[in-house]
Amino acid sequence: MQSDTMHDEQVAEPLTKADFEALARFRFGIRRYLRFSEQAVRDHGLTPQQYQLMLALKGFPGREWASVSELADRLQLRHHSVGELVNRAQAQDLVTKAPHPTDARAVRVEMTRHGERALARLSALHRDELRRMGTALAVPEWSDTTGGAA
Amino acid sequence: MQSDTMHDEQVAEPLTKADFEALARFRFGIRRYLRFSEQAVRDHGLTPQQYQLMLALKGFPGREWASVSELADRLQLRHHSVGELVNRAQAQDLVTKAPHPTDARAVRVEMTRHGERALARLSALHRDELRRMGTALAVPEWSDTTGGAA
DNA sequence: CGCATTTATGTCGTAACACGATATACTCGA
DNA sequence: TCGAGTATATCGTGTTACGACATAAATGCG
Repeated sequence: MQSDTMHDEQVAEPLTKADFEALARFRFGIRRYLRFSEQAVRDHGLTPQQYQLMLALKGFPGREWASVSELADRLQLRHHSVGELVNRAQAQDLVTKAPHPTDARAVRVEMTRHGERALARLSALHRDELRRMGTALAVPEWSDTTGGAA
Repeated sequence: MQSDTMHDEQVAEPLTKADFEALARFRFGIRRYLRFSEQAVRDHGLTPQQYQLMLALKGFPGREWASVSELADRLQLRHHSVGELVNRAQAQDLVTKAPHPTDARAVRVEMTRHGERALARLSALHRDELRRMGTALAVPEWSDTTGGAA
């Protein structure tokens, strides 16, 4: 165990009970949102990962397609994990692979009509849920130095 | 009753490109936060689930312990999944099981000293990261809410 | 231009983990 | 006391993200 005071890891002031509760509440909010998402998505015959994949495509800044590497960044996964995910999604006719416009090594992942429709429906549900959850998902407000509104 | 007047998939207004991007950005934020969490937690020899478990204990409203069922709610998992999680955490001396004060069927899950220390360190890191990420984790603001449209 | 280096993706085996189905212990009310 | 409901435990299974490794194309530099 090399974790006591070896590297200069100064733990800031200890958290108060309220801090822990705020942290836990936030995590709880995330879990509930992801739980809702999983439920909704599975009711439509998809996996959560497939929804996230398609959302990353449709929500990609500026375009509506992406390469595997770009997706790996947006989804915070390893490249080959995304590759496998794309393959599974392709097997369900949600996405397709096309040649990349400028780079023959890369792949242009895009949605199918079927994927588009599923994503549109699911995204609307997610937006509604987000509205519904409102502050339950809000990032905790710590006593701030810059005049925290609290 | 459901808000849909039709049983059909009468989703609200279709999402705009900006809506999809907002949704994707939010999900991206969550993924990055969870990624950070996983990294930090594993650097300390724990699994993400173990951190979440302990945070749920320390952050439980009013108390600092909980039963398996209560944890299942906070963690959004099945009861027996939490049971297994608790066992694994117990094997690493992070939590212990004590008799429940009022119900002999239930278990009082609480943290060990070791667990407390690990949680304190990790929670401070998480609070810092949350501050750092700031608006990257903010819930999307939809322009048209409660407008009576739809 | 040819070769080394870097980047993009694919293949394979593995481990973690949440789950359903099932089993057991306990509580509570009539 | 009994039966219905609740709390937790056990076991086997399926999904999935991963590391290690392999291939292909772009890039840079002499």
